[in-house]
Amino acid sequence: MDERRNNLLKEIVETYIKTAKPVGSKALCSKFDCSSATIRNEMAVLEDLGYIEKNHISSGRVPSEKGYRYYVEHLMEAEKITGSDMLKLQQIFANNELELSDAITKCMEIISDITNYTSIVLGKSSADNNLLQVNIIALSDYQVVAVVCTDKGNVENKMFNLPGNINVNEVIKTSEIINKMLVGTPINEVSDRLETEVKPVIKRQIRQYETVYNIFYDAFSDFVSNNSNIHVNGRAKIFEQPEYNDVAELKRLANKLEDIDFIEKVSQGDDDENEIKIYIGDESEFDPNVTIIRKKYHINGEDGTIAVIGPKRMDYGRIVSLLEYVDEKLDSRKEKDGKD
Amino acid sequence: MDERRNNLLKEIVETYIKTAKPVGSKALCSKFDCSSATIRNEMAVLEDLGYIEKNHISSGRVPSEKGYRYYVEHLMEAEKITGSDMLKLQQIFANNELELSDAITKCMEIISDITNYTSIVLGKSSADNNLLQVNIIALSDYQVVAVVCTDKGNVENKMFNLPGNINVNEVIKTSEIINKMLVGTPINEVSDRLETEVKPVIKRQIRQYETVYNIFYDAFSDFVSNNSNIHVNGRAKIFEQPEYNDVAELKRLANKLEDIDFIEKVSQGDDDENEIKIYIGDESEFDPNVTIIRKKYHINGEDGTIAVIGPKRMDYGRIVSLLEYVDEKLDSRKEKDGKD
DNA sequence: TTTAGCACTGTGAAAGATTAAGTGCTAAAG
DNA sequence: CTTTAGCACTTAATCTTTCACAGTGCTAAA
Repeated sequence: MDERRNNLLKEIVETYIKTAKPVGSKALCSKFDCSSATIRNEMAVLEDLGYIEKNHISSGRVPSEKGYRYYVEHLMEAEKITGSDMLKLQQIFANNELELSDAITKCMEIISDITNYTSIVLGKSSADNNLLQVNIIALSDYQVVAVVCTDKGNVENKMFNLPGNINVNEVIKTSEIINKMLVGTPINEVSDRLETEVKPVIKRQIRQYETVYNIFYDAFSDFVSNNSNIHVNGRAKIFEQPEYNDVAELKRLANKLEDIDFIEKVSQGDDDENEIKIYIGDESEFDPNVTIIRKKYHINGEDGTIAVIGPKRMDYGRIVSLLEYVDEKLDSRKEKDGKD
Repeated sequence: MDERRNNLLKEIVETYIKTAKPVGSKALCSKFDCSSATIRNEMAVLEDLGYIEKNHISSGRVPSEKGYRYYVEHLMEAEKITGSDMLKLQQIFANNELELSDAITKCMEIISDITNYTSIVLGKSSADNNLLQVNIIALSDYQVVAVVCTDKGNVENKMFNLPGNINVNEVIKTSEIINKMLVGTPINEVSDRLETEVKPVIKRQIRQYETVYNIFYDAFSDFVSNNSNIHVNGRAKIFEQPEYNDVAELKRLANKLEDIDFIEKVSQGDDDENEIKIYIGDESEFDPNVTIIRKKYHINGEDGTIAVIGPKRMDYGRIVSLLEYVDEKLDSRKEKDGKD
């Protein structure tokens, strides 16, 4: 791969990203100051190497997945984020009262809006949330709400109907015991310690201890399983991309973007915390016809992922720089708030 | 409209609902024991009356909106809910531990699943929620969580960063004052009373009362605005309906179903509490190409709406009977739980 | 190594041909 | 007065053909 060949591939990928139409040799000769025949010769080589493909024998060239991969790893230049894009994102971070996790959500909404791709935010209160306290609020003699709060400020609540033989006071007493024994415990270890340490204690003090125990057990496991929030923005936005221009593909994609399993799969994984990862079509198991660009984040007791779903012909440079920008802003806010 | 004409219209509507293809005269003569010419004569009358339409001069007939309206009001027979449909819904209500609002959500998921229409649940803690208590949980010297709870068990929480000149204890003290003064106040009146009654009191007792006041004001207005949950099921399901079989219409509909304003508009309105309402195409301002069937519900401090969005060629009888069934089950559970 | 020239190919749009489904109308029959 | 058979007519849909276009690969000369 000499320099001209690299430039040619770069030009082909970027032209295709812009136009969504196969790139012919004629269109490129002005840029390379040579005849279309020369371009054709080089294109034939790039095709042999597997970087570009033809739809049919006499069509222009389209980047292959391998071509996109080579592009994002060797050819893509860090695209300067445009002024108007930056302005929109800045406005969000300018509002200091906005919680960071809400700021992220808003950012991804905007990114979906300005790019016509679908975006995802998945946040999960992370393992370094510790139990701060559990409160029991009695609504009546037979109904209580358990409110679980962690030291990072994550709160969940669950309502319970008490069976006739359980007294509200016994539930409250149990909550006090739990508060004394388990404060500071990492939230995902609470269930275990509840079983091994708290249960024996309340067995001695509470009459119907099994039933009461179950209430708290449910409340805590609910906390662990519920305390993730997922936002998908612009599911319909991506349909504006010209590749999804037939009914069958549109329906297929619509179904996929509705499928919570797919969305969760997309937004989970053990990517490096500091790296933006790119998954192009069949390279990953997500979907053959889309590219997914994602980045992990970690703020104030919340682990999360932000991701953008678009066509393989995605504007890689733009998305990467947008995600980087959001990430930077996030870091600077974290420092400013002096947390984390 | 003599009996035969009614039957003919009924047959046309139901055939079209089943097949999604314009109904011709030949297909109907066996059912009416006469020749196709006779049917054609009758059809011409129905067309003059505006109940059916032709796509073009020599096509079969399709019900008009007026025709559907006449059908649902005069011709539709209460369709018996089928055994397997009933079974699926029964399983949900069989689980007594499931909260009623979760049961509704699950039901509408199933209805979307079995019918291939889109379904909506919108729940809102209603005006008859009264303030039970507001708790302040201190995470640190400069961070607190305000937890607002109503007598119906609805809980919301909001985190605040305290400015340097505010002491946590002042916030807690204020919460105690609020609890003393405002317990039992309808939740949507709390903001007003906070302003007129509580503010003067804390003015005398709290140094930076303006800032502290704002925290609670924000928490309560957040409660009122946030405490609604909306679930849209099977946005992509409806695309399986044959009428949405071209790219432009598919995109249009996908955008609409993503649009939160549309969804909220669909699930709000002053329908009679006890009636199932049907909005057919252009009759309403929702969308010219869909029918919306909806029903209000009211359980345990939560007002809500369940709705189904489908093509105008919707299986009216089936949806109505499904919604009626859910409503019945709901009522019987309410009685059993002895609430509301 | 580059380029001009040329034969060749698949696509897509336009134009016709054909078929199928269904209508309205007329005139006769019940 | 209602029903029906018969027939001419209409339209959509499908298929085929044609044609221009954009682009390719290859050859031979520069």
